Amino acid sequence: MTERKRQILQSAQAILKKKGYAATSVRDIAKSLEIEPASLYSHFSSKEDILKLTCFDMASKFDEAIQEINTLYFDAEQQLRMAIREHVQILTSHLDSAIIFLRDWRNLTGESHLKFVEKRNSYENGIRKIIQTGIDEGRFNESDIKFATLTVLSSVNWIVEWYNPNGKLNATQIAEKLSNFILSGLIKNKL
Amino acid sequence: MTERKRQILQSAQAILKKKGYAATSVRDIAKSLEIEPASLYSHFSSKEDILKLTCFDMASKFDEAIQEINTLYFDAEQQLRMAIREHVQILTSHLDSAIIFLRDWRNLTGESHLKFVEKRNSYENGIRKIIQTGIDEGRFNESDIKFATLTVLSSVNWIVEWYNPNGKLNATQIAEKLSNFILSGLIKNKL
DNA sequence: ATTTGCCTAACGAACGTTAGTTTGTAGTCT
DNA sequence: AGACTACAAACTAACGTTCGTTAGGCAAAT
Repeated sequence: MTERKRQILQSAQAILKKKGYAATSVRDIAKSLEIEPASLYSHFSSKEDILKLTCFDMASKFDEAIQEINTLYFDAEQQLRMAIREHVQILTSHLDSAIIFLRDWRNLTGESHLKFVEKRNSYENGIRKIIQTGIDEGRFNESDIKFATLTVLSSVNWIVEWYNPNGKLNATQIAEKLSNFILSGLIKNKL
Repeated sequence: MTERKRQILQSAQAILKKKGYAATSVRDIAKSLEIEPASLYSHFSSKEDILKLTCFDMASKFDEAIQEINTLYFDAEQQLRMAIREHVQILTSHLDSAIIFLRDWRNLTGESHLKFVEKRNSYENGIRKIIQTGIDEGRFNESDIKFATLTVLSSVNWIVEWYNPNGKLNATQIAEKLSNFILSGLIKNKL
């Protein structure tokens, strides 16, 4: 990927984030770069190509993170805390891409769509495995495992909706708060 | 609203749910009803009109629910459980509308957009008030109140992504599981 | 007699994309 | 040093399609 292509991709992602994939036209993207719409096709084969690159780039980042964590011999709580920290780190350091990745992947068509869902499920399985370990260890409440996994992921992913890079909380702090919330809930522990 | 209009609205929502607002054309909607695209304009003034009706219908359902709960004199835990139960009930009994409401409201323009955000914030405030009460009562962990509110709402809203009307869990059961998760977290309480 | 619900036909605008060309720049050979 | 080649990145112009929407009319129900 050339420097210019990366530059264009970044500009495109800023607009896609703001307007959503389906509502963004190739002309919108070109305008923000002050080039002609046709010029984009010197770098990308189609509009969907931009979406594809964005979604799969993010997917592999998450993939790498979870696979590394799953090889480490920590207990479930530690593993979950690490997974959440990595997840938040990836989301917040690529905020535009992250929003597109989470929201617009449904617009992928054909094989791309299938492969994406596959990747997503594989990541979900990584998280599920950690929670399952926690239950097996007797440290986590027994609960519907699919339910727990989705609830964890939803609260983690939602941060892209309100995260402010200039806010008072950095990624690590958010991850810790979130981990505490997920692990301990709202109610005070009886000590 | 005539019977026919309600019927058309329902058909439209089924497609909007599947494809997303921006990616759905007026012709798509007409086709599913086996009428001509132009015929839709006997019932709706514009494509956005359909989105507007859907979003604001759902918004008032949530609004009514939270306002009623806020007038009741239960403690925070009971109130939060009730709010979650009502929320899940509304989502699952209007699944198509719910998905559009949660995902596509960004496509509202002008005044509609503004009013919608206002309504949404007002609902968020209702939930926030309950959590704040729990903290004041000394029953909930002290935590970033905005953070807690958003985390609660995100995990509740995410159920539309996986809820299956024919699955083994009904709305009430989901609400209870979710309440337990949010209130107690993953880690077992030390008794 | 009026209204309701749909039709046909068409509008102008915007859509993603293609073909073919121009421009600038960097490297290579005489 | 100057000429030649190669390539990247942009351009102009246009393509066929689809978009949301409107105008005007027609048949059945009220």
